[in-house]
Amino acid sequence: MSDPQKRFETIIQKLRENHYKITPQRLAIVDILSKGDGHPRVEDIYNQLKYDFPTMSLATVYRNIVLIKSLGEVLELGFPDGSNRYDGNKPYSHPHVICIKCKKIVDPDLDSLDDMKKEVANETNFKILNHRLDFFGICGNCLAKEL
Amino acid sequence: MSDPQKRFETIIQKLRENHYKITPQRLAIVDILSKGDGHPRVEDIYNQLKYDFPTMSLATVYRNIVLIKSLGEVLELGFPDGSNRYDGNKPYSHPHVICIKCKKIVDPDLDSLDDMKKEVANETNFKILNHRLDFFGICGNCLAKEL
DNA sequence: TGTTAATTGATAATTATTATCATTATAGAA
DNA sequence: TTCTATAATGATAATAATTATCAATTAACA
Repeated sequence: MSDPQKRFETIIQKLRENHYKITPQRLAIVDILSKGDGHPRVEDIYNQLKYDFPTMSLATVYRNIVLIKSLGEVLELGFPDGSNRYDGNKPYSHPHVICIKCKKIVDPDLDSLDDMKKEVANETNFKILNHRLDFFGICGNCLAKEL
Repeated sequence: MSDPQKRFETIIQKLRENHYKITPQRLAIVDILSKGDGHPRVEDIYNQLKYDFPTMSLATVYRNIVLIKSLGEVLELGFPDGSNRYDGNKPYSHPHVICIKCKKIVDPDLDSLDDMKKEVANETNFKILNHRLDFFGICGNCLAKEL
C-alpha cells in the first residue's frame, strides 16, 4: 500500500496543477479515495460523507470520481456482477484477490505477471498496454467459518 | 475453439435434461452463443435474430442468456466500460486479449496461468475458485494502420 | 388431440450513471 | 480584504441496461 497521506497530496496537487478548484467536498472524497481502504463503491463514499456533509449530493461523488479518473489518479474496478469499486491508493492496474463470501479484496504480489505480459505479446502480435486480473475465491477467515 | 456444432448439442442436451422447453427462439439464441463468434453483446444477438424472428423481444434474449448462464454453459464477460459480451463456445474462465481500437477479442494460450493461481493461493491463503484475466492493447492490424 | 405449465412479446419497473440548470463558493485580480 | 469570473454543487430529470410483470401463445407429454 502507498502512504495514504502522500497519495492525498499527490491527487490534490494534480487537481491544483490543472486549475480545478479545491472544495471541502472534493477534499473529503479525495481523502477517502487515497486510503483505498476496502475499495469503496460510490454509495459507500456517499454514505461516509453524509455525516460531515448533510447536503452532499450523489452527483458530486460521481462527478469527482470521473474527474479524478480522467487525471489517472483512481482505478475503477468494474466487477462481473456490475458493481464498481474504486482504488485511489494504487491507481494503476494490479491484480486482486476477492473473497466471494465477505467481499474482502486483497492485493497480492505477483512476480510472474510481467513475464505473462511478454508471453501474450509474443503469441498474439498485440502491443499490450494494460491488463485486468482478478482471482475469486474464499479467504482464510471464511474457510475457517465453514468448518 | 471448440466445435460449435458440439457446443450447440451440449447446450440443447443440458436444457432438455433440465426439462426446459426447446423453442425456435431458444434454438436460435443457443446457435449464436455456441459459435462464440466475436463474443456478441445482447444487442448483437437481438439484431441477428430480428430477421428470422421479426417479433423477437429483447427480453427473450436476456432471459435465455440468464438461463444458459445458470446452467454454466455461457461465459459472461463484463468489461470495465460496462459492456457485457457472451461466449458460449468456451464457457469457462479463460484469458482474453482485446484490441482497444477495433474491439477484436483473441483467446491466447497461457501456460503460466495455473502456476500463477498456485502462487496466489499460497501468498494469500485463499482457496481460489475462479479468475478473470484480460489484456488490453492494439492488435497487429491496427498497429500497421497507425504507421 | 387435449391439457398443463413454461415461454414469449410487449411493456413497465428498477438501478446505476450522466446531464441539466439555478444557486453557491473558490481562485485570483484589484 | 473585496470583487469578479468561472467552476462546483445540489436537486432532480434523463438515459441506458437489465429485470419484472402479465396476458397470450406454444411445447411437451399423456
